[in-house]
Amino acid sequence: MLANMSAQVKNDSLNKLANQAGNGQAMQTVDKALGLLGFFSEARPEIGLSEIARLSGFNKATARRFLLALEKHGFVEQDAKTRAYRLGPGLLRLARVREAVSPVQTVVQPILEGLMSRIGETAHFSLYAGGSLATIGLVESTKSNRVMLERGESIPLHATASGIAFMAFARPEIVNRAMGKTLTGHTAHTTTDKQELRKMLQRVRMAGVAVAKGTYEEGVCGIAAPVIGQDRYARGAVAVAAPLSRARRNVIAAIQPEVRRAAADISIAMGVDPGPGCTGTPGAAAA
Amino acid sequence: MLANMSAQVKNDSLNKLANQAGNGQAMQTVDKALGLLGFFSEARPEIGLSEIARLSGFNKATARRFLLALEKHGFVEQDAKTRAYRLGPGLLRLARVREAVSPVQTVVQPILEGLMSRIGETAHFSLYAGGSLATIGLVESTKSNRVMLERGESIPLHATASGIAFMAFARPEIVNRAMGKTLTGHTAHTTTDKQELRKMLQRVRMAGVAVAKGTYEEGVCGIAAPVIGQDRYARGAVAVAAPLSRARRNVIAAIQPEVRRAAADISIAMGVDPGPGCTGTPGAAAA
DNA sequence: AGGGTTGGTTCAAATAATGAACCGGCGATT
DNA sequence: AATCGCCGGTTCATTATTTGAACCAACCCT
Repeated sequence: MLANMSAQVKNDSLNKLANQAGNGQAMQTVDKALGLLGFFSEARPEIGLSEIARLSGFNKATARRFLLALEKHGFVEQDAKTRAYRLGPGLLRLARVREAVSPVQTVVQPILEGLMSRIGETAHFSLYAGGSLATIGLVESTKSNRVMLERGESIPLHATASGIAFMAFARPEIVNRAMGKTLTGHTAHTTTDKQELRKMLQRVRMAGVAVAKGTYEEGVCGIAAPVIGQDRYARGAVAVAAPLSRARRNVIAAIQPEVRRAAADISIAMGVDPGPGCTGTPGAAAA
Repeated sequence: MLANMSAQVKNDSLNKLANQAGNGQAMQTVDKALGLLGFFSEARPEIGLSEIARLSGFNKATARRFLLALEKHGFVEQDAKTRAYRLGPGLLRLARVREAVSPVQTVVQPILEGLMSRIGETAHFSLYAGGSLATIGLVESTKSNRVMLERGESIPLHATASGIAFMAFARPEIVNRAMGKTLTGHTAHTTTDKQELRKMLQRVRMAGVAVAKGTYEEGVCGIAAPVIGQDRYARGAVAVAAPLSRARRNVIAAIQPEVRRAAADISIAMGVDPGPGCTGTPGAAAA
């Protein structure tokens, strides 16, 4: 059923993408194989063959062939006992090379720690990669009632403060791509209407910060600012997540400049010339 | 006939790069695409389209399609100005997930630091992934004359102390796969004869440590011990690299137990039940 | 035993990847 | 300034590749 659906949609959606956005026609087999990696998360670190076939909608045989190819390069490894698959050590090497070239993690962590210590709430940083935001850095609040997040989780663009802040300053193609799929509602407060979302992005573009109350998880308030790259488009976002119970108007107002400051610091640390527009200033990169 | 010929030639050029001729049957397209990632290193962090096509032996068009697929998932990204490709931020997320599940890096670094401080020479840790050892952790000596290594580099199995120590305790398939290709000589001291290499592995299996003098780089002495996984087979290796000028017999003798100790500590930290054989004890996992 | 899993394999049928030739643009050499 | 060479990127007919239903063997739980 689900498999049939996705099979049906496959060709159509690919053709659409080719015409619609700049990133079209691109090696479907590889695409599918890499897609499997997205199913691994902190919450689901090991996946059996049948389960990954179910999740992805591929045939068991196909899924296994993908996993074999991934395993060959150390992207996944198979537990010798349980025969389940998990992410492999090859990723560590590649991530190290990437870090050696553009050290993000090492630079981001202290900034997040400063941010967290000043406002006392959980802070995190995410980079855009592969269609969604990936949490790269995370510092949890020390308060007993705090917002917990999963490390390395990928978060939807339209349902979080980070996502909104990012999209407001992202390349138009990226926004269009995100708008292409239907917006899933995670809570009653999630914005699922595209018109409304566009308006919201416009407002965030003016303000330079995004505030989202319970749009992803009930009772959580997110306050986020975009991190800008050399091309003046967003690369990711810094966000603070606080329990709604503590998120009074004046608290939110006090947090906003701190988040923007941290985002600007990260932008600069990532090698962007500090200048007009790189601090999430109103009007920057307005399409 | 003619068709057969061209098919032959094609397979050859493919084997040259992505494929390692070991276990053949596994989604060639994905294999080739992932092979491209191996060309990125600290020394060559950015690669243009034509260059990567040349390096890999693929057609420009094909190489570009691979890169597009990789980019879609954040494994590479393209510089907006130079149009060159580099490793992408998606790797950071996956590496984080992997780290969250089995925290290697965070656990390894302090052990390496302890090792380095006790013996005063550069220490590093590598994991087996995708056909070779990938350097995951590295602590450089503070001495002025020290051995420098590249972070995230992948090192050949047969030409380094780490590789020898690893192979001596690795799964037989892995060793056979490594023995499948011809052993390239890096210096005059590299062991390129397979018979001799097998004997060397046998000796290392007895000793629990491998010592290699100038087999990879002239004037460098490596002393390495294997890190063992749950299945009692090697996962990687810990090594110390010292200038040959300082590597007198008694120094090497003094370093060996330290390296074995560090390797055992890492094995345990990675979740292996401490018990007979997990410390690189003579005879462990002897195939 | 039986029913429902699991991981893994096979072969005809369907689909996808491939690469030579081509384009416009940039920078150095003439 | 004209030319050459190389760059990144694109196209289309040719070709090899992937795909999945059916099929095992083994394990677990009634």
